Formats: sequence, C-alpha cells, structure tokens
Amino acid sequence: MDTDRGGGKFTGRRAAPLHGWAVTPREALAIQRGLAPKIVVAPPVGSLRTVAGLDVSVGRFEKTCRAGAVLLEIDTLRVLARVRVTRPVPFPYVPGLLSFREIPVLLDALAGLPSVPDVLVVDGQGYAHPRRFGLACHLGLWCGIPSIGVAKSILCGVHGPLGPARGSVAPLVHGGETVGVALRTRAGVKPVYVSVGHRFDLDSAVSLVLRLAVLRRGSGQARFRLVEPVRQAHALVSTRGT
DNA sequence: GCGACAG
DNA sequence: ATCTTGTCGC
Repeated sequence: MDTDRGGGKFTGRRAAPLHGWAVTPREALAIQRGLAPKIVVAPPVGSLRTVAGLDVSVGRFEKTCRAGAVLLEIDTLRVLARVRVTRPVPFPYVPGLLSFREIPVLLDALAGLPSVPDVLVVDGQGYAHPRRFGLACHLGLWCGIPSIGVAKSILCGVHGPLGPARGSVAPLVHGGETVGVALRTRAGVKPVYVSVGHRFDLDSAVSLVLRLAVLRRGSGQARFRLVEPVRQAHALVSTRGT
C-alpha cells in the first residue's frame, strides 16, 4: 500500500505522511515498532544508475547541523550533484533513534538534488538495529527509494572473525537472526557493517558496497575503507562556512 | 541490576 | 559526532 514516493518528493507529497517528526523518544520508539513490518527485503527492482550518499554533522556546542547529499553515477563514481543544508538539530542523539535526528534534515538535502537517486546509501545501520528499523530503513521507507546502510561500527549484533582480504565477510547476528554483514572493503583494515534498508537484499547490498568502495588504479586494492558516496557526503558536511 | 550503545 | 599534531607506512 505504500504508494512509493513515500513521504512525497522526499518530504511531503503523500496524502497522509507516515508520521510527524516532532516526537518524544518514547513516541519515536512506538513509530519504529509500527513501521518496521513495512520494510521490504528483496532484490532492488530495475537498473541502478545513480546513488546518493548522505551524511550529517553536528558542531560540538552548536545548535545547528549540516546535512549533505551527493549524487553519483554508479558505473563511473563521478559526482553529478552536491547539496548541503544547515538546519536546527531536531532531536537528541539517542542510540537506536538516530533516524529522528538525521532524517528531517537529510530530506531537505535530498530535495535539492536534480533527480531522484536509484538508491540511497547512509552512514549508519539499516536492518541491523534492535527493532530492525535503523536509519537506512526509515529513510528508504519514507522516500519510497531502495536504500542500504553502511556503518563504521556496530549498534547491535556480533560476528565471527573474517578473512584479511578485501571482500571477506562474516554474518552479523542479533537475536538469532542475521541482520547484516561485516564486510572487509580494504585489505587489512577494520570492516564496515552493511545492512539492508528498504527494497534491497543483503547480497545485493554487499556487491553494491564493493562496487562503491573505490579501487586503486592497478592492483585490485581498495583506496579507502568507506564507500565513495558516503565519503563525498562526509567531506561536504565536515567543512564549515558556505 | 549492569553494561552496551549507529552518529 | 566532536576535541586535535605529528607520525609511521605504502
């Protein structure tokens, strides 16, 4: 029943928004429980040509935050557009409720892109969440766009050791369920944690992440641990000024 | 009750 | 997330 297009042109075109954003932590928890069943875990439909990397940064004592959305062509990893917005911080940081802090401002950045991305990549968890509704799930569902989460550390779950080579994986398990994977994007360095957001399956997410982790010219070694869209978004919001 | 805890 | 310089290594 989700008409797709979720919250609208990213924010409000839907006749009835899924929910408001001015909520208390308690209400946020209830919203997550109610929306988690709506997440679709399946291979992405159609071809994936463009990807948007998203990130948010908040100053130590500032009351505002910056959100960035960078659109790239998946094949070439060339940047097609960059959008950065500054907004009041809408919600405190509470482990497990990150989406209520970042999505309101990310939506404004996404709305500034010249076209709708085929897939969204966020800096954080998706399904690998206590209630299976991390930032990537929430954003993907709201926008009606396929999404995945690529986190730098674990929120919940455990995993066994993984090989030292790029591409090595180990399932991330929580509550007896595989909620994501620890993936080595670069030989010898700490893995990233990949999980499904919305309208994506774990295998497709892993292969996409490997495609987005820039390789060094020549040998098939990775240049960076993090995927390019998220690196670009991070660079965009981590500098201050105009 | 205690410790953990995306960004 | 943010506070922060130099330094070791490919």
